[in-house]
Amino acid sequence: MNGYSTLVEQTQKKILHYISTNPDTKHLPKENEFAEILGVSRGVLRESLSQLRALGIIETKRKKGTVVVSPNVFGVLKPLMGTGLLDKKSLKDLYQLRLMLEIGAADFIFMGKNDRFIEELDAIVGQEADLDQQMSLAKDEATKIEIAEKLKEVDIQFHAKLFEITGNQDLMDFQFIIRHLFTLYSPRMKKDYHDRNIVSHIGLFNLLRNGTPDAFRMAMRLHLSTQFENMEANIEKAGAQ
Amino acid sequence: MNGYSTLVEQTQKKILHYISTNPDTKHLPKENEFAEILGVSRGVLRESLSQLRALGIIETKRKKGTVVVSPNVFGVLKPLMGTGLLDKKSLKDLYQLRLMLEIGAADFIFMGKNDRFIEELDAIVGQEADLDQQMSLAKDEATKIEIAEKLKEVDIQFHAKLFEITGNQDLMDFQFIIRHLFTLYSPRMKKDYHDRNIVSHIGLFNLLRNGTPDAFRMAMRLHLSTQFENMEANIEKAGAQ
DNA sequence: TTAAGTAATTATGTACGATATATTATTTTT
DNA sequence: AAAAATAATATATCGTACATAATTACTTAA
Repeated sequence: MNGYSTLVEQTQKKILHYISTNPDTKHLPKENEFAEILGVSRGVLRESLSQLRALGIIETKRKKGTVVVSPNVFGVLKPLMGTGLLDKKSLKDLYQLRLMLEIGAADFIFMGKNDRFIEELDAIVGQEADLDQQMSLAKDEATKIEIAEKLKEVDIQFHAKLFEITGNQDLMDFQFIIRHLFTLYSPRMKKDYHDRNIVSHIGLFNLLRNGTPDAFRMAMRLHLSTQFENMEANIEKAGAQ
Repeated sequence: MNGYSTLVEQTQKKILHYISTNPDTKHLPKENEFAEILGVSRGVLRESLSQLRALGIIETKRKKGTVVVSPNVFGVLKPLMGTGLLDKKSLKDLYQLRLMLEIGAADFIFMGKNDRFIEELDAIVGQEADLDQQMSLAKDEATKIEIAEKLKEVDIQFHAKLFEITGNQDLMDFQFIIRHLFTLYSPRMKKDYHDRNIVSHIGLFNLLRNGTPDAFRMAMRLHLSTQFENMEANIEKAGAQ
């Protein structure tokens, strides 16, 4: 049993080691030099760099290889979007992850909230109220569907804003990706859309303004209850799309 | 202006497309053929494959390129462990993510719980009780530290088991990775270790057996309260290690 | 005939060299 | 001095050749 891993993998580790032992240097050596330094061919080096690039650890332009310190954790999912490669189990896991984060984020939403965010949320909630009213006045089915679409969009905005308030980049990335994987946030195109949720966005909003993290967390759990119940169905739908 | 992505990226997409349009075939064509099919050189193809390999989407052995359907979302973090590449912000985000998941997982822990898991948790909690007793009897500082180490290990086991109960693979992967990034779970090596947590593991365990998800979630939040408070300090520590 | 051992085949792994292209630096032209 | 043309440089891409390990085919011995 020889060297366990392939040369490319070894080289990848060497590169990471090189980076961590040269914390001051932003730019890696040029490929030819670097290949010689590491004692591998340029092809192998390029494959290694390619992997690190795929992981978002480095970025390389035509004239320099830059070291990016903050790779985004959920970058893996990006290339997978729309390929249908994720099986039912993976989709389910991701869907669950979203629900967990949505509920678990409560404390951090409170930590990050400020007047600006409150205003922005207020605007979103207001927009939703307007749409609700329009919906109640809508006559034909076509406009109802149209408004329902907008409502769905506003719904997404609301939850995205909450994640934004936490200031957690990973969380925002995840939300962005997951939004594309699932049509996200259960369909409300039915007429009884307005009483689907036990707790409304307005309720959440008011709790965020005047309530406690605990109360907010509990309310969020109730708000999402339909999505807990319809989890299987929603995943089925995502797989089909 | 063409499709301003590099050939490797384009090829990567082509490969993904190839996979998703040939859902039956497990194996990709051999490199030479595949390169010709996609109209690129073998080098470019290999770089593309290399990236997909890094993302955990495919695995290739000496004689065949296998398509792996379930890449693990948190695979990105694995190569980063121990390189010190993650900056403060990233570490903080990850740490927060863990706390969110720990709290948000409550419902799914209840969904997944069964007699076997309860037994296993019981064993862990029992082990902890033993160690607690040993600790109270310990005379010299050395053995105290030794026991504290074991207690920390048991603590990790307890929370890992909870994640395991959910059956969510991503969650387990995340827990595994994060454990290495942070020494995880605040230091208990002080004498007052036993009253650090407002809610003990035994309390959580009993709630899991006889309580409700809501109660459990709330208890978990309290259990983790010290880690919410010491977040900054813990991150500092992880960055240093 | 079966089992063990060996050779041939095959696909990936690795290396080197050459050309293309885009970016930066330099020089030339007005 | 500003704009345009040109040279230099580093990455991007390609092609070929060889090495290595795994599979298969084949041979040989009991």
